[in-house]
Amino acid sequence: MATPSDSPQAATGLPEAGEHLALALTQAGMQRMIARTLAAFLFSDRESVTAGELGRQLGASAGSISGAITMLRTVGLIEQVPAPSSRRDHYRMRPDAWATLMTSKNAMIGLMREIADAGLSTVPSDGPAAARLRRMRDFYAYMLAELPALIERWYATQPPDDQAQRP
Amino acid sequence: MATPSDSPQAATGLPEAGEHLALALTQAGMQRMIARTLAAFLFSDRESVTAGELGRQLGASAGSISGAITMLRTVGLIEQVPAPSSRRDHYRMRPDAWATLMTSKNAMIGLMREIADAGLSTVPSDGPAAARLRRMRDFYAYMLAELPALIERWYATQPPDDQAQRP
DNA sequence: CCAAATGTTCAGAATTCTCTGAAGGCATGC
DNA sequence: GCATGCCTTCAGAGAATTCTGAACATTTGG
Repeated sequence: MATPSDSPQAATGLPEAGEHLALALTQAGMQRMIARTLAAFLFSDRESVTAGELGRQLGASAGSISGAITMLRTVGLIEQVPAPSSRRDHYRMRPDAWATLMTSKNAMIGLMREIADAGLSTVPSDGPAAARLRRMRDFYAYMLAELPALIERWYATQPPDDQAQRP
Repeated sequence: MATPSDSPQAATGLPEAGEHLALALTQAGMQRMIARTLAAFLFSDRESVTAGELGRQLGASAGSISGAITMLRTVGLIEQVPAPSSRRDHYRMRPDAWATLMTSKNAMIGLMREIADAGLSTVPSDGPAAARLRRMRDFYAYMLAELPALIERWYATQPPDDQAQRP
């Protein structure tokens, strides 16, 4: 591992763990710059950051940052925070960002169950395809029922104070 | 919805639900042809299929199919089934493919927890970044502990007979 | 009311990834 | 022992996506 600088947070980029995170999220299907932007939010030493700061830190154009912020806001991973004394818009990671990310996979699970159901009505009900589709449907139905409850239990273990709001 | 053919399984492709599934998996980060191949396995009316059949059905080159089969086998979604009377290799979806797919997300969860831990040792432990990282670490630690148990409970509800083997 | 700075949009360039097609390896059957 | 057929590998073409840079809209402070 060649580390060009001893500083954990190099001036022109993300800390190493941040790049790792971005890489992992990218391989999971997230766009590269969006993943890096999210990592920048996570590792920032401030409560909130501006688009300009992000662009400078990540070495990306204003356009990229704008698109990334729009996307992250749409899926509920970051939020705008009031900043009366500044002209620029300030954003921060939502405290429940990771739970939100997990919940979004829940939509995928529902879709899988629907696809299995749809497929079942198009194949002979006593063939091998039907058997596979029933197994698939049952599994995702189970997950669809259990996962939200699991996340709910997580919320229950968290202190319900200040900034822990649910989507 | 324009359905070019009444037949649920057009001669030159996947049933509609199959293409939906492939699209969903693709948007979730899976390669296009791998997703289509998996869908072909799911919707096949046979117990097992060969690479040649898949290539003909999907209109893809032998090279693509070979790569897709290698990948799907590596991650444990399909398996080779003995076919003594045939020269070609026969494959089928593993019965626990969907649970395996979910479990693979478990590895991702473990990685996220590790990244949070690694990040924690590089930021001031009383700053905002540390607070965010601790929250992230705790969430993924929770998920890492609970998700395998959830899937285990799924296996327990399944009839343990014939072809239900765990990875 | 004007001016300056910030955020947004969009067309185009460049990178990246995916698929194909042909050549090579390997096992099987004659 | 040889020939046949299937699967695999790999370089290159093609396509899709992503990032940039400049022009535009918007908002705030003087």
